[in-house]
Amino acid sequence: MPVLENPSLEEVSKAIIDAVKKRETVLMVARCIVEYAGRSFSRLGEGDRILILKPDGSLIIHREKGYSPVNYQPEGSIVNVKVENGKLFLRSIRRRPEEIMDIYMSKVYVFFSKKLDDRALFEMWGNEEDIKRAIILEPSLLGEKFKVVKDERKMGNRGYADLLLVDENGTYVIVEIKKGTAGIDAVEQLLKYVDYYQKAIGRSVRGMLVAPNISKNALQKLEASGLEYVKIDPRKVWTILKAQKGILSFL
Amino acid sequence: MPVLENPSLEEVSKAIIDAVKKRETVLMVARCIVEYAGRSFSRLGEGDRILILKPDGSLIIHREKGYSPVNYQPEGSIVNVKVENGKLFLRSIRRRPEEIMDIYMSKVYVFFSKKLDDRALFEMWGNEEDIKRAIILEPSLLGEKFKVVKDERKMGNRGYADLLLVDENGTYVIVEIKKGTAGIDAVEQLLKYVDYYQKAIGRSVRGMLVAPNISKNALQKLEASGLEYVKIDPRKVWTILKAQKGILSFL
DNA sequence: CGCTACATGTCGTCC
DNA sequence: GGACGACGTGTAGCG
Repeated sequence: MPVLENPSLEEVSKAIIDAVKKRETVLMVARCIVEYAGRSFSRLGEGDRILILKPDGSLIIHREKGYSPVNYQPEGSIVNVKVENGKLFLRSIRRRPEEIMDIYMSKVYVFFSKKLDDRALFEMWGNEEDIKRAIILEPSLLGEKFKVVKDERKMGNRGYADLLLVDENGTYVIVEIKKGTAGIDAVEQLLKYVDYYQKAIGRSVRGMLVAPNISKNALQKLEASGLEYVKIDPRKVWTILKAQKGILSFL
Repeated sequence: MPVLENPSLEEVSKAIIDAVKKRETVLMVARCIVEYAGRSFSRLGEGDRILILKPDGSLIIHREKGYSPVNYQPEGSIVNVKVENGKLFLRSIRRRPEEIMDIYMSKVYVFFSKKLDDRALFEMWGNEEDIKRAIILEPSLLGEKFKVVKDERKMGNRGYADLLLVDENGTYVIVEIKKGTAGIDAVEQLLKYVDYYQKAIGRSVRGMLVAPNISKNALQKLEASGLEYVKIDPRKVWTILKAQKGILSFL
């Protein structure tokens, strides 16, 4: 677990090669220039940044502002380093799509590398899938007596509908679920599935958009298209899931 | 520019508060547990991670794998720290949407903070906007003698078409540009604009999807909808822009 | 602030 | 590997 303060570029070069070999994660604060060429092209002038190089090849460069990195390469990229013309030159190459990122470091303030011991579980709840599970457990959430026909019904080559139900009259109901505010794209998606399925089975089908909110334009287009909107309360969803599985008990 | 190795949690607590005050960027490697509640909920068990806290409030936590952070808060979030029950407790709160992230650190391996001196320009080329600019400069890229009528034509409340052209017969052509492979959603987007504009002006309108590639299903739907696909070579685009502005000269 | 569309989107997942 | 849709998407731009 070496920490190098104001190391020489040669030292850093060796340390990076060593860390990659040992599958350690590398952390640096350095003054650098960054160029990227691939799906787009970018150039970042000289300045101080944070660099993270992970054992899986991910390379992430952060400036002092904002959530997103200014430049990056994803998992699977291959890194090379050398000292050249008085600078530490780092190149990361990604295949498919072919993309190259070059970093020219003139000064490294801090270098740190360590094998991160992290075998913990990451769990996440509250996604679209969870809403669907709650509806399957308790279809009355949607305000009628529905029966669940199918989970993830394939719509030809048009993707998958989230849920397929039957109402009390035996009419099929295609359900599209959104976990956040449903926009116009959600309405278009549902409409696409409804159109497909009506043609496929040769009968009229209901289309239902389920979301905690819907945008004004989306609601207008939805109603104009003869589709339905059902507002869902996320809290009811979590309540149902909690009761069912004991999950979320920590909340 | 203090580097703290294996500091006490009290030390780190003070150092973070100090760094926030001085608008420095904080970098840490720590053993921690992370919990998040907001649009979703997550829990990450104990393990070693990298933490970045920026002066704008961004907070980013990385594990040893992958491009994307396991947990984060964006710009504008407010951070608080204290030592409690033998752990360094850090809470970051975001307003609108209200989201909370809690970090419980049991061990800090390294702490580093610094005011990053970074006033450099970040330039990027090759986005959709650039393709549009090339077409405006040289409409023959699309294979016919078009005239550009309007850049970013508003389609009622249905968003904006990328370009509006007229062909040699005086027929309007709505152009949708994609920088990557055009999928079925791009076709739907174009179709929406064409439908709207035909109704708006009461005349038949051409719809043209411009992209370096198109998916099979998208092409099928596009042809079935009477729209057109024009394959564009990104290199020709960059050539036109380079000749025009001297931009990209570094490539 | 609401709404829309872009992004080197990334990521999972199905085919 | 291609296609499609979700994402705590983030982010810019316009009304």
